[in-house]
Amino acid sequence: MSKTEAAASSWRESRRRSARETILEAAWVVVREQGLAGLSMRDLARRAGVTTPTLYAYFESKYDIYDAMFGQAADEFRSLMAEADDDLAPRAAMADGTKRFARFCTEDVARYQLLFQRTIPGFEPSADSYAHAVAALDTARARLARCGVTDPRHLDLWTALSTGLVDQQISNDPGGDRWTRLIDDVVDMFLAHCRSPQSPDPAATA
Amino acid sequence: MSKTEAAASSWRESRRRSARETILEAAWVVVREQGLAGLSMRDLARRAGVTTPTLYAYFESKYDIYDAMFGQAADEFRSLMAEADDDLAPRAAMADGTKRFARFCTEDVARYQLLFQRTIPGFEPSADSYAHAVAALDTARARLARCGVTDPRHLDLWTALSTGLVDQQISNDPGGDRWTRLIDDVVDMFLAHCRSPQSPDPAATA
DNA sequence: GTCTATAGCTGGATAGAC
DNA sequence: GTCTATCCAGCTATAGAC
Repeated sequence: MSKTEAAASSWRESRRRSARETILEAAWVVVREQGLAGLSMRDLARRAGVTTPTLYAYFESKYDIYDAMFGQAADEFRSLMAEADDDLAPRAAMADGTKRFARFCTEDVARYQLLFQRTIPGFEPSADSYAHAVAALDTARARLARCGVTDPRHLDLWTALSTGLVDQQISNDPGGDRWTRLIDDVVDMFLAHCRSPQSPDPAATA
Repeated sequence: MSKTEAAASSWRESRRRSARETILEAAWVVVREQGLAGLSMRDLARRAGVTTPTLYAYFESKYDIYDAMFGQAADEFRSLMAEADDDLAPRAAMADGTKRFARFCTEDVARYQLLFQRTIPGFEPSADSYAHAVAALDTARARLARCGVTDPRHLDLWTALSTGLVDQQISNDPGGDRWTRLIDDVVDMFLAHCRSPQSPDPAATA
């Protein structure tokens, strides 16, 4: 039994549930292997055990596939970040949320790039999918508020901090924890800064 | 006089100096407009006022052009970061270097992506060009050392901080200063953290 | 060195038979 | 809905005349 025959067989089985879902699963396998931009309709069809016209029976275009993947990723992200943490102290909840965020990003880099970076030319997620991602970021804002952090500048600083950690981790130590292990330190540093009195004029201390 | 004729004329003028340089200048124009991945040999030839075979008279391949561009960018980066700042106090030198870094990255995003991100599949800069980039990062380390920061964990934390600021600035407020204006605050926050006694066990404060 | 012309490939998307 | 077959556009790179 050839590889193609096996794929075709599993295709016929699974399509009772959802053909779209089977195609999307194959799409995730492809982008994890080849990178986001490496997704081609030919390759995807081959991996899913069908032909290209079949793809167009379920998706209008390649961008339509990206958008469906974005929707899946945004939903996973939202549900992960919405996990209740009211039992934790404010600072612990913040560190815990950041660790969940970092794990989410590093465990599937292709998903991270699709969701948070603008690496596909011409692709814009649908408003519907995008709303999920925004909702998830709001839970992060809520955790900051529980720590008494509400200054917009501090919120911007926090997004730079958390994405900086994740970005360095992915770029310079994939699979490791050289940067993610700094999360507790970073939370301490950040909260100490936010709670300190207004920082003095830079020129005065320079 | 058509656009192509004008380009061809300027081509014949400038090739007295360096044909390679003229091609590279056109290449920078293209990538700033179309993005790094949008560079095509056809388009580049048209912009430079020549035909594709002429490009191959000066460069072995498309990657060879990317590599030459990487070399130019790395050299600009090295010389910018090497600017003397011994007249400044340690903390001011650090803030100043960070601002130079941020300006360098934000004023030419395509150059930033070529130099610091791995966005071109299959492209690896030559060791020679790469050495320039590494040398520049060493000057940043020297500025940190002047502030008394030598712990490797703190160096990693600093790279995450500065790249996080730049990344958010480019992604979410291109052309603005929503994140780069936080640099002085970030330097204060970072140095205060490095100089504070060992942070307590996270579990104890949570 | 520079041109015209084109090879050779890969991509997204579709026509039409079944 | 799924196939075979194909269109058409874009790409890198080269052959060969001059």
